[in-house]
Amino acid sequence: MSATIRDVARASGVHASTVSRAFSTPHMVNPETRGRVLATAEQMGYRPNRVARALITGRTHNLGLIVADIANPFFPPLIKASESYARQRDYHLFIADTDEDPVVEEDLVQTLAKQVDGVLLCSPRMSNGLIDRVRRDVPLVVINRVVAGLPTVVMDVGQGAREAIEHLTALGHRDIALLAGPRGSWTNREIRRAANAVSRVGGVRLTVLGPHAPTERAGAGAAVPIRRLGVTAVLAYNDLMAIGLIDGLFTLGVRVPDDVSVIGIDDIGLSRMIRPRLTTVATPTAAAGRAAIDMLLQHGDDRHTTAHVTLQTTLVVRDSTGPGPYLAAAADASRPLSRSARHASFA
Amino acid sequence: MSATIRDVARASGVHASTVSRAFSTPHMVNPETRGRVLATAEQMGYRPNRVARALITGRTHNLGLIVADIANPFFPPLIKASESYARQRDYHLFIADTDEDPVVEEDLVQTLAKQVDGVLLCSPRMSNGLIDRVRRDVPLVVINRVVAGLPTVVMDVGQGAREAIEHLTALGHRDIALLAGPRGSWTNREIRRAANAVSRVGGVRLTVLGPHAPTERAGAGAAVPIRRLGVTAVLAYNDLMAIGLIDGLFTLGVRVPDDVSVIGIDDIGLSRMIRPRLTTVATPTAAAGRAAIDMLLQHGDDRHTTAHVTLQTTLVVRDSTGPGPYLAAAADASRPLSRSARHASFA
DNA sequence: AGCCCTTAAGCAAGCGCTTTCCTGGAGGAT
DNA sequence: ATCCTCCAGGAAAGCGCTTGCTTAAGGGCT
Repeated sequence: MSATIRDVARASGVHASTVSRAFSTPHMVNPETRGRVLATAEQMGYRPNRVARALITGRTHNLGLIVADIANPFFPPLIKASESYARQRDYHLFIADTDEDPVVEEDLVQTLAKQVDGVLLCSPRMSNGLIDRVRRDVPLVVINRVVAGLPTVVMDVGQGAREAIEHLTALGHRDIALLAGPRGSWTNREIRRAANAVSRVGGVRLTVLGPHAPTERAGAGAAVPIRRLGVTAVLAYNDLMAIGLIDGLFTLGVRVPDDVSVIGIDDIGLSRMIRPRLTTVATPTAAAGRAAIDMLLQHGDDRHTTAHVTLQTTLVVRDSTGPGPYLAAAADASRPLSRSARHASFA
Repeated sequence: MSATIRDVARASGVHASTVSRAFSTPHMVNPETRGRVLATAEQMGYRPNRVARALITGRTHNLGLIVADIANPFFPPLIKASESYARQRDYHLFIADTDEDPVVEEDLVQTLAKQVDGVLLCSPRMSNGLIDRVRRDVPLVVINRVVAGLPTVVMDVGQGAREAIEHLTALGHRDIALLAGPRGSWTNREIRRAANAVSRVGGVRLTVLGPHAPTERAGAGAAVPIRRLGVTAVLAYNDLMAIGLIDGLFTLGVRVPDDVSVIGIDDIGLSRMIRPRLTTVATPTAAAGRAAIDMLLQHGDDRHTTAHVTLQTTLVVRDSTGPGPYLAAAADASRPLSRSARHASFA
């Protein structure tokens, strides 16, 4: 098997504890000795065993990242950013997928608890009560949901939804549908609340459809109800649903943005690639992952700091939104000409 | 802190070793005693510490999964399937992203080595020599590349490429371009070899363009050369490039499949969602992940079994391929009518 | 010269668990 | 009754490392 600290100690004529210190507290060992130890270690291919180290220090230098669905395109950028950021700090990342199941979620936290220094919980579906129980076993940071007494990082989708509705009204839309996401999603509540508020102010009639699974299929399935509603614009819970909806509408002969405008949320990579390119609210998922890791690493075991980070979102206007029936009434409608020009290229 | 095996022992009036056996070798302890121990353990919220267990047994019940780029849509389904499959077997998964950097790759394997029971290497960019060195530190399974003396699981993209070209010739295409992927990719070589072979037989003039980065942008950038070449069909290294190419062609006023047919490889989720829906070679990534985990778990430390698994690929015909100029000459062209009907819906 | 302080390194305990070895006692065979 | 066997469970070592305590050696000071 591979070399242990004792092998290195023997080979370099010192005690094991000196080898240990040469690695973990270098200033406590004479530079000359340290050089010798490190050299023989290097030459023997010795690397400290992180498992043994974890057992005695209680710090594993591992983190857990629990998401609802790895294959949902919303998550990979977050995972990627978190992993790379963690690794820069000499932490490794466990990844786990709950398939939206709160039971799996809890069990995962429990079994991971002792082998990580903290867990990032993304859009958890657990009840607050459960979260309160598992947080005793391991430091937690929650992404995409606000949980009292727990450090959280959220993206201001409320702001994004507001901007989206305002963009729509500026284009002259007055009948708008909100394609709601899954029940129990914090994000969903935020979007709904914000959209409602801004609609009331702007004289918009907002119809909420849902709840729906956050999938392309659910979006496509909503095409018929949307057409029946007769709205001229739709804000979807996420890009996947928006894309599904556009596709469903296309099948029904309803054209986007000519007949109906559609806005998504998240700005997944896909949204730039489809035609029409999707107007959407960009959420800074990579930054969220990094922020969460920072919080985990800073506060560590301290179970009582409850920092809250809110990240800004931005509306990205592309080609899935266009002028609505009340455009004349709206003085500040943005770029109606370039928009219709672009859309002409579809004919 | 949380309960240890000794706490449970004390509380249930037995020795620590009995508690240990109650969990890890239940048949060695009297059913009655075991029941009592398990009950108090449950009630104290005790869970065996996997780190401590790993230290003494040498098995961590963790696996590593190293991929080139988590955000590349090819990988998430593989990651998801691997994770869920591993977890069913009581294994946790470390995930890591190399950003296509072989140096990162090696370091990752080394630092992970002692805290996992094996590593899945996806499309590694390391040299064979390096792989041979790191395999001494930890059991390895390679996905998407054949490495002598190492267990591997690959997908038969050669077969897929062959079918793709045959599909194209059946549709009456004789001038075809191959949009090559990155240099050093095993998959790329396989595709190229197969496409060349079948072209020679079928009387097709095949032009290879590349190498390219496996990205949408690279695909879009190839639109101009493709048009200049005057080919009527293109096989791309992967779906991302195919989608980029379609987009680039669209911008140039070249229509798919009317003017040029395009086939991708991988069948990422995206390919079903774009218009035209992409004809592509589906690669069974989820199955590949599961197969790799099986191999890792079966062979374990055994450094000398070198099973090779080859998974079948299948051509999925959608809407990005259509009849070519020599269609009349091809007796067996598939579904030319339904195809043109479908494509009519784009007008 | 004697003292104290600092620095460097050795010693040994122990993190939470598994596992080998050993002991005690129950049961069966002779 | 004696011996052997078998089973359940205790005792203790130890996985590879860190760390508090201790010792030894050197150096500066009075």
